Amino acid sequence: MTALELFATQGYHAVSTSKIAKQAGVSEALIFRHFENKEGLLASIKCIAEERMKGIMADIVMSTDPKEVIRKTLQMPLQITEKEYKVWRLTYALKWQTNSYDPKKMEPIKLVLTDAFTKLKYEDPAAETELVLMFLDGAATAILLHEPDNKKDIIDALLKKYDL
Amino acid sequence: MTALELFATQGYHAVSTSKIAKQAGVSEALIFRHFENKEGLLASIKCIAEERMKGIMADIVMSTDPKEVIRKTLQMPLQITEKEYKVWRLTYALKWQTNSYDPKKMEPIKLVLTDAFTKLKYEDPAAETELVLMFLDGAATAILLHEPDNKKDIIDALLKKYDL
Amino acid sequence: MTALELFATQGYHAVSTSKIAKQAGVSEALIFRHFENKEGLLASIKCIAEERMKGIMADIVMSTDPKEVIRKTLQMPLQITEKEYKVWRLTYALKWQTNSYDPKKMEPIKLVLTDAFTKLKYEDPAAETELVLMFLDGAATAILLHEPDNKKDIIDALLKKYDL
Amino acid sequence: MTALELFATQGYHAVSTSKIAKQAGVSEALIFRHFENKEGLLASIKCIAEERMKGIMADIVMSTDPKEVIRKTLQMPLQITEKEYKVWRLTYALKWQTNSYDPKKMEPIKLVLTDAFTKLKYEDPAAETELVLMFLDGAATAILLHEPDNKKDIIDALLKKYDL
DNA sequence: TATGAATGAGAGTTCATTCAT
DNA sequence: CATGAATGAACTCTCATTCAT
Repeated sequence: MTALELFATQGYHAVSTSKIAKQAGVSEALIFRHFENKEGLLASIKCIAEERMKGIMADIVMSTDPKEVIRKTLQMPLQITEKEYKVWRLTYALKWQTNSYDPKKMEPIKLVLTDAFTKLKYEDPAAETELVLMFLDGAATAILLHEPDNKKDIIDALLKKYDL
Repeated sequence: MTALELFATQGYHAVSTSKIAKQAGVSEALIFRHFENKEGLLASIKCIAEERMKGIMADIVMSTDPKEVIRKTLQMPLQITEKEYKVWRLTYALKWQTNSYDPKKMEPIKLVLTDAFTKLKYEDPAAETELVLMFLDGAATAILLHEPDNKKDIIDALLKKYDL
Repeated sequence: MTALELFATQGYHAVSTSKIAKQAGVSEALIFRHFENKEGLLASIKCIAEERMKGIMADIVMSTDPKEVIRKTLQMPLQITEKEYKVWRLTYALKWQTNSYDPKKMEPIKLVLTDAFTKLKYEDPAAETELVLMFLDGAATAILLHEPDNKKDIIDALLKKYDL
Repeated sequence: MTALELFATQGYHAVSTSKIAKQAGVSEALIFRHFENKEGLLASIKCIAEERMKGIMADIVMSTDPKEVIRKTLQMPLQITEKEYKVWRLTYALKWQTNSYDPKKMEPIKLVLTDAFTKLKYEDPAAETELVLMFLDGAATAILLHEPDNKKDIIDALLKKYDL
């Protein structure tokens, strides 16, 4: 959907329904027929984003080898392909507006990461998990905001820190 | 300023000048007398935020001991006191709106960090710098968005990773 | 259009879009949907006025007999019927505002008048043309501004001066 | 006064008090101290214009020779010097706005002109007077709006028509 | 006397939303 | 099912005016 792109790059409140309609080549009325509200449209987009998120997280949670769990987690930012770029950008941008941030969504990964660090006998698994999650956020931010050309090198440097 | 708080928590486009005026207890016209534009108001707020940032960064850049440089950098997020919370939150939130993100602002820290890692004979100082900066972003995000109670523990865990 | 009347009698800047909307019995928003701008509304009205003017001028320009050209020109002010009063008033009023006066519009009449006076062997056809045009302006002003009851007598007195 | 110039060229409603103050190099408040109102300022300017008008008209009304009366009247537009240009432009422009047109002001000239034409045994002195007045308006309009370079020639052509 | 700071009312314009077709 | 026409409410911004100093 075109709305995703516009919301992602300009922000929910900065994009009017008429802009969306014009860019999508449909009538403004159609948007309201489909989504009831401008908020409804956003909700529908959020849904898509969450679905993608769940898919990626499932793959991590299902892993049995602790090292693989950590590696897969740290490599998450590399999965932001051109195609999915906008979904992610929106997801991250929205965290700072409409204070619609829900920390519960990361809970499964937190659990499985702490478990992994415990198995690997890290001194403070909880702190270590927090650390990884923070890095994840930072890496995603970097990639979404200034798209560096050496993503892979940086992630690799980190993987080395965890003997992966 | 009241506008700072509102822009920081709700976003530039979501906050109307009349809301700001009402909350600040002044007339809407006064805002335009002082700042010309809504954009002017934002610019003026950005200015304040930048000034504060420069102050913090100066302390790091002036340090001579490489280890101190790294330590001070990693401890930056802990400096987000209640008082400065809003400035930080705005700075971070704005990165995602009005695509007014200027990566040049971090350049001085980047330079001094790479220098530090080079002096400490790290294998890939550039990547290591990127890593620290990403973590910084992640930590700041975590603190600003979900204010964890174990900030200090997490940072300490990281400091240990750099033998600090 | 209601706007024409208001602009004509009070002036472009003195009439607010809300006044126009109220008087026309439509929502203010509709005006902006139709004309983009307040200026757009004015432009659109100007267009109508110009079209009507062209019609009147065409009749003069098409005449072949030099005497008829002059007579028809001098009689133009008598054509300001109740119906067309507003268009004329706007046209004249606008000349003094928004300095949007374009002298090129009278060029065709100027040409055809000078030609007529040349054919009739007047000493200084150019000056004579200017004279007629000036009188035209004066007559129109008089009629539009203080609607005298003896329009016809005055014009007739003038026609006599040109042996018509 | 600066206000005169601005009102004359842009129109009363198009010029804000702040513009006037800025251009005049004084505070906006001073204008209201001196003139009470924006309308008061306009009234005060109108006063000046009327005074000038009276001066010129007095010269005509005082003339005893009928031919001189007519000649002086027709030559009025030539008296619009650069210095007085703005006063006149405003006077004429205002006729079309704020419908503040007062036909009584021309009454003295009308009287004296009709008298002159009667003395000169014109067939319809009233119509002839009206004619001269209309031409006057037209000539003034031409001079004020598109400042032609052959003003004098045109007036001279007209004077010839009245054997002057 | 002159000004800077302040403002309520209103200007032009955009927005999300509705509804008849 | 899709749209064009319509609108009330809200938004950014300007205006004429006041008042303490």
